[in-house]
Amino acid sequence: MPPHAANDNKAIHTSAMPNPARNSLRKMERLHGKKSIEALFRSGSSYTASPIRMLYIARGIPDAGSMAAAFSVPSKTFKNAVDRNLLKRRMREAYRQNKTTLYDTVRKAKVQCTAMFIYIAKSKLPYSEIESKLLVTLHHLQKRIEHEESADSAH
RNA sequence: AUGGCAGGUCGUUCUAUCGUGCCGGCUUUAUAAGCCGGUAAGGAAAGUCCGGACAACACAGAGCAUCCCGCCCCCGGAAUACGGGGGAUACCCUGCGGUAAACGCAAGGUAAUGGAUAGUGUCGCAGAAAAUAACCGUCUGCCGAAAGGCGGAUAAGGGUGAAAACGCGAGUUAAGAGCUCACGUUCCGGCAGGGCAACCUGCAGGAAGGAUAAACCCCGGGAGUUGCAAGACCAAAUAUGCCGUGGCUUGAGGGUGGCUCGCCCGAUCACGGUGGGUAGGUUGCAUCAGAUAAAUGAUAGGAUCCUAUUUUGCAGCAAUGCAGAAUAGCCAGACAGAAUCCGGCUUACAGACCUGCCAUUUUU
RNA sequence: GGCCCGUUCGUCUAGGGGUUAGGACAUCAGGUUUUCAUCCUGGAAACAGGGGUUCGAUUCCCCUACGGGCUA
Repeated sequence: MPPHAANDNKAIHTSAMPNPARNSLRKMERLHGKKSIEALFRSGSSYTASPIRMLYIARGIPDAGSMAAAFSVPSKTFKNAVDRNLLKRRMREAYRQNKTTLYDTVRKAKVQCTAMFIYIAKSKLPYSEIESKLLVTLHHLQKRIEHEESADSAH
């Protein structure tokens, strides 16, 4: 019996925000559906940190905040499906390991946030480099959400 | 033993921590969360080159067109696909036979291997001529003193070409020629024999015909069309709207995606103008994978394999080989990720192992 | 995912068994002009890769690579 399993039952869950104590990345935390992704491409803001470009939309909602993310690698630069899968898995893992603080701010600000991470480099990079650059984009997103929240509260 | 070629088989693994999809069970506030258990990508999952299952249209019918295939037998297979084994035929190469040539025999290799006497087309350049052959040459008639000119016959020789009108010898002849004959070659139909068959052998007779069908074509065989984005269900929306012209059971139009017929539905019609709405999900989708912006992973450490370097021991004059250890090698380091499923083909591939053949070296 | 089509000078294209692989724009050289542009003359420059059929392949057949289209 692992020791961490004992305190899990006490945590409060919402449907959109699973247990934040665990660094899991469930199916419902992933962005899916043609409409929402098309909306992201049409009217999303973008931020680029060398190998990763982030598209995001943050919209305030009255209920508790929600977060959904998607990961993409263009097939034009990586012809083989194996390479695309590898890079998507690395990005997803980096997001999974470092999402906790972002989730806290989202829940506090009560925004519905969707984000997509696109790998734009031409060569395969190791996990550590992808993780550090993905962290930069996450910090940016976090700052933007906090800024919107303070602007809303000032009103 | 080493190297090369061909074919075949295989194509990592363990531990810890944190995680993912699906299925089952339990608990709670029960399509959610947590826990437990099970399960989870290849030999090509790839290319989409074939075939089948399955689905819709008549449980898919006829004709034309179009497309594909093409030696025989046996085994596997749903199969006229494909694979394996054996054989037939043609060609290539080596050796032997043949004075030489055509050709025959033996070993090996290759073949999308029905038909070129059913017809049509094409065969550039060169060459006289590329399929009703006369440039030089040979023989010969007439004219002429001669040089030569105008004719005729002739496919033996020359040169050109990828290919030149069956091969070779003899006879005949003015000169020659399958014109005739011997030995051969190929083809045609007939008879006899052998073989399950493709086909082979023999006999007598006839013929001598260039190549090309992955040119049109003819013969034989096969294919109905479209494809899981098929199709089914739920939800949402609903306008068969309005105006003009034509049509309305004596059949417009559609199903029907090459055309005609047939079959089915049958006024939900056609053309022009005008003007709105919807387009989300489930299933199809599993028999020990069943995802859907698409799960099967990340990090850390180890083992084994391989490569390189260093080093120790043994063998050897040496080159070097064998055995062991250490270190290093952008993640076991190659090709590569299920998408309805199955069978075949093709292509990509680090390394290991097995089988066969060839070459070299050493020992007996 | 499925079904199709294409690849020819630097670019856009013609050619569908025997060609000196043609044309336009671009480019280079020369001429015209005081100079530049225009114009004239000339040159260089290509059949995606591999195999097969054929005497001969850019063309016909097969495989591979790359590019593009249609399909709810």
